[in-house]
Amino acid sequence: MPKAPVTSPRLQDVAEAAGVSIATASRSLSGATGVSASVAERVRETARAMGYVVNLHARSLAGGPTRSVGLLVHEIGDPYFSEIASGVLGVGSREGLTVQICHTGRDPERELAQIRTLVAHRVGAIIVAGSGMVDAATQAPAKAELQAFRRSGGRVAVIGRHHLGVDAVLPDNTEGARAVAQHLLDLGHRRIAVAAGSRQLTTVADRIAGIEAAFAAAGLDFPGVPVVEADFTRAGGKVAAEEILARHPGVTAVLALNDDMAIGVLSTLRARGVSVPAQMSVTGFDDVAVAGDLAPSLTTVRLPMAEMGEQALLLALKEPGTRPRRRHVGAELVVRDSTGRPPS
Amino acid sequence: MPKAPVTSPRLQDVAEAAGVSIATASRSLSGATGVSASVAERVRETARAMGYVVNLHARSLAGGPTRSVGLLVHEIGDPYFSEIASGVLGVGSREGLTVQICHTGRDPERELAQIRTLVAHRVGAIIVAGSGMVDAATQAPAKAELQAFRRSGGRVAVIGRHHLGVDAVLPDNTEGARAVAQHLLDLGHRRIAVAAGSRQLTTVADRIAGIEAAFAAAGLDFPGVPVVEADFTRAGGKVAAEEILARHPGVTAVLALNDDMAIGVLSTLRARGVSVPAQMSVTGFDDVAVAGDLAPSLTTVRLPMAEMGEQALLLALKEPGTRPRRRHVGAELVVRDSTGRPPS
DNA sequence: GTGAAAGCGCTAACAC
DNA sequence: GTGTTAGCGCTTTCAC
Repeated sequence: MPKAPVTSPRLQDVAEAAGVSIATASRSLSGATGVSASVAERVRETARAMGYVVNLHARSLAGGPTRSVGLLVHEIGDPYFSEIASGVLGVGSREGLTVQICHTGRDPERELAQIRTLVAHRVGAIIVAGSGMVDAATQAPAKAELQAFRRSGGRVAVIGRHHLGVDAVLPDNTEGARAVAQHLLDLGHRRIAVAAGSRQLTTVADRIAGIEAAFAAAGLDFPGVPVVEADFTRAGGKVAAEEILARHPGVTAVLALNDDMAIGVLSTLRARGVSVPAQMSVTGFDDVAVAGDLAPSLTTVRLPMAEMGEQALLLALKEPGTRPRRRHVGAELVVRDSTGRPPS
Repeated sequence: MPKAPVTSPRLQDVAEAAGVSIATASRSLSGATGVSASVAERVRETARAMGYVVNLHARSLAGGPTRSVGLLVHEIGDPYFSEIASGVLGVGSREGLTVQICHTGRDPERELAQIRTLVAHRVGAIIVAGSGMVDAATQAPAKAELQAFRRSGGRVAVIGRHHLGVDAVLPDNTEGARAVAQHLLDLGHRRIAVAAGSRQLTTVADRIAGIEAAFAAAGLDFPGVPVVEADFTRAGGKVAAEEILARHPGVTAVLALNDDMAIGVLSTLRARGVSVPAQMSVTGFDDVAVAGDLAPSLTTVRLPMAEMGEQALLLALKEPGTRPRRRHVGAELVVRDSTGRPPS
């Protein structure tokens, strides 16, 4: 049997089968007015029977609305981002939008390339979920690209502090870090070390600023506090913990700047036989889903990641305002079992 | 959502600016042969200077290659799926493909709707990462839709056992479950309970089959083993643990059918003051990233999720064969601290 | 209420 | 090696 060239039915096929013009078919299927109810229903029924599915490329080219958005994350395997993505996908699903997710791997060049790809896809909106950089120059090309995108009608929203000049969802990193640092100080800790990601990340910089504020409020000196920089990941947490143990033996509490690092810290401490919180207190940041299920369960700062994702998409979907909008979301201290009084 | 961009430069604008025809411009930009190097370079430079970005909708409509794939997951916030997604995005990024991720929420209707959306987007391939259903009828509409998609040139690959008749990446759930069950039996456990997700999921059914095999090999009776069904999530694990504690007091080991449930089980046991593994052993399945960082660290079965995602996309990208291909991936027992001998 | 026709931006024959 | 042109499938005026 000769293989007939099989292609999916087009709008014109549906129109012919239903005995109407292609224009009427289009109106019927998109729910536009100006078609009699009976004709519209007949067309829809025909389309269903033929297994017709609109070609979104054609629709978009012809000037129809764009039904897709792009989401930039550093790494989707990281729970922080997968929870944000979950929020974005949830709203997207409700709104009938598909979400294209891209990895940037915290690499500005990769980020730029991914933005270009999303622009090429003519997505309606781009959401940048990864942290911004302290040095505005690093992301300058990305900024230029995003601004061109906005000029041509695209929407942009970011999560976290960026120099991008666009709508933003801003978690209160400084206040959260201040609260968790104060919690440790209140418990009596004075020899605290910080396990940090790159200070180039605004997230890291803001959290460190919060810790400084807590020290200042307590009338304590911050400059002496060791801040160990490593990858902002579990592996980085392990590295940082090793270094803290080796080079700062008097430390009684490790303040990790995200949960992933805290998990790495806990892992290293367990391996080294340091009991938490009896000998060492540990705190995280973000409150990823497993934080409460670790043992000891992790004292951390809760950020509503899924909600942040939702808010970012909602912000991007709104009519653009004249000035960038900001949605602040709270950071709440969650005290669990990984913190206690310092050993006496 | 905004209408299609109004002001971005088109290929024709670039062509005019570079003083060539639109065809030459197209060839230059897509790296095709048949253009002199000097002209091609001039065109590319002009395009760059103008901030030209190809419109993929137009390219795709005109018959160009499709540069996007769809990925269906139950829930991206679930580490099992986010690790698979990470693998898919990694390959996608290497191949210059964008990945559209959709939530199905384990709901067949939602899954069907998402497949239709992906088809409408004319993605080049669809990857189904969620577990299949034991009852083939449940996914019959999805199957029909996917087959129509394939008939019109689309590629499809699934992860896990489905009745979809397409290329598949198959983790060895049965062998993995057999191994972990045997591990518990070897330790001397005889009163074992299973914390399972819905038996409608092939993943669950296959894992239970593996447990049965281990019991049979040991000459033990399986039918008496309590199999508690609950959501295939952390919350479901908590529910299952409560029920096991209340209704099967003699149990010395809980075999959870995924890590998420195992984490819930551990959490409930901790809350109830049952020490693990002294009083109760617990096992999981999947080996999500945190499994080794829990306390006690979780004995589980490792599935290479990221690799499964990579394989699935690679499979989908290949020229379609005449018959469905299968890539088997191993499941490896990982013994950690959550299992031990039963209390004597 | 319905249809005819002009594009949307691009690729790929097919000329030259 | 370069240009001309015919669509790809759809939405949307503009007639009727």
